[in-house]
Amino acid sequence: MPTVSSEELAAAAGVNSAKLRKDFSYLGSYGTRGVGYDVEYLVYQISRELGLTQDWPVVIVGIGNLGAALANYGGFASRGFRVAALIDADPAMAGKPVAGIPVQHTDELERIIEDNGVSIGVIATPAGAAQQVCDRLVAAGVTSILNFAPTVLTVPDGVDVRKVDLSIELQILAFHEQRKAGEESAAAAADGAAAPAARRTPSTDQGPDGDVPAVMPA
Amino acid sequence: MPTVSSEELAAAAGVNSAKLRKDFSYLGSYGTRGVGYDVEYLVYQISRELGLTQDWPVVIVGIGNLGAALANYGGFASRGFRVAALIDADPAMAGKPVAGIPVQHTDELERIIEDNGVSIGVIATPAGAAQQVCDRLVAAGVTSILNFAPTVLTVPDGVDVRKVDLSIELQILAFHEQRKAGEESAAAAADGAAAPAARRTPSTDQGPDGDVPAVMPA
DNA sequence: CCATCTTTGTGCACGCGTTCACAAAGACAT
DNA sequence: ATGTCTTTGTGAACGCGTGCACAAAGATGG
Repeated sequence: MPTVSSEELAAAAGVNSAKLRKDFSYLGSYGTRGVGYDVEYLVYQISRELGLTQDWPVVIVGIGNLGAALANYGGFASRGFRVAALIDADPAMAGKPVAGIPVQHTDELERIIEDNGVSIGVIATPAGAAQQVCDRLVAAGVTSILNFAPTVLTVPDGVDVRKVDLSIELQILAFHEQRKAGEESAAAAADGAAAPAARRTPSTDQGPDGDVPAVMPA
Repeated sequence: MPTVSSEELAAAAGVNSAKLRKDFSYLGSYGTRGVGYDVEYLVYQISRELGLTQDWPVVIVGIGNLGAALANYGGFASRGFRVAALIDADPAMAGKPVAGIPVQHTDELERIIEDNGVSIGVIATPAGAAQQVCDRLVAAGVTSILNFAPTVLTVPDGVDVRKVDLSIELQILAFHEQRKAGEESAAAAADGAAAPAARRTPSTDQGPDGDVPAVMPA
């Protein structure tokens, strides 16, 4: 039986082994003392807890460049997501296949959601159309929305919205870049008010976390 | 002189006013007691600290659907980013304009980076090409990389990499969705090992934060 | 010029998450 | 069966960030 110890996993993930064990204990995942965790069982447990074992039908609304990119994105299928439909407001797009799936017109939105039992919607429309699309999705029964449009959506209670701003990550890179090149010259460029303020040492991982200011303008 | 108090800003942003004041104090931003913060000066200070006042030339490598979507993304310009060049390995793409910018061939990569003083690169290639592109970018002088390809990149010290996985946000939504519909049935579906574990109350904001498990498989 | 009022800047305490450290548990060898 | 060795699971301590509360500062009015 292939196993892994918390120590090995922690080293691979770059985290503390005690924390990893404590996290696993919350999931009720039982390891075997003196041996470690059964890999297969562990993968199954985590997959189930994260919802990877379920089949999540999603609809993508707005099949522009971004919508098409999302439809073609390979990572979805392996994460338990199934693109149930592509929807666009442009009648000229209707019937045209993107990533092997025919685009359907916005008029079909409510029917598609109901027929497929879709509870997750992805909005990749221009900003102007986003709220309207959002309202229709919610009215049709969608309770989770991933929003790529540069607008803050208003939704009733019980509906989850996550906004993805493609420029935020870039901005974080620029922020660090600025610190790399010319800590002192940048500070001296303005009036003498700038207090450099000690920062945490930058982490070496590639995740969407790390030291970012908590407050920034929308 | 238009001003805002920390209390007003905190209410608008949904954060604690004391924390906001403390954050501002790290930036050396001086408010006026009894009055508040000078809006214009504050905006300038934060913009400068975040690097928004600088002009950041970026190159986008891999002009597929995603690359094109990024090139068309309006949010970049307003955040201080300028798309200096679009680069693709396909010779058929060369010269074809995307978002008003002609696509250039990969052969030109080093020259473009040097000529424009580019320090930030965006990789939107297929996974297979990502590391190779990354190496060339780094060798040419790029020190910050935004990676949309589903690969973990290896870079020398001093180079920042941020990986964007478009399916992660979707996965987080699915995770919450799973909790919404059938806390008990999902737990009972598997063997009796599952310990539900109390969660924090879900936050109502739309940011890329909130309660997510710290450890998940790549 | 003094009193009052508003709002900042910050010391301090609380709470939470992370880490340490160890006892309990099980495997494995003898 | 007994002892040893490895690794888990977790109680306890540490550290850090957040929020409270207040003194200092400056504006404003009399």
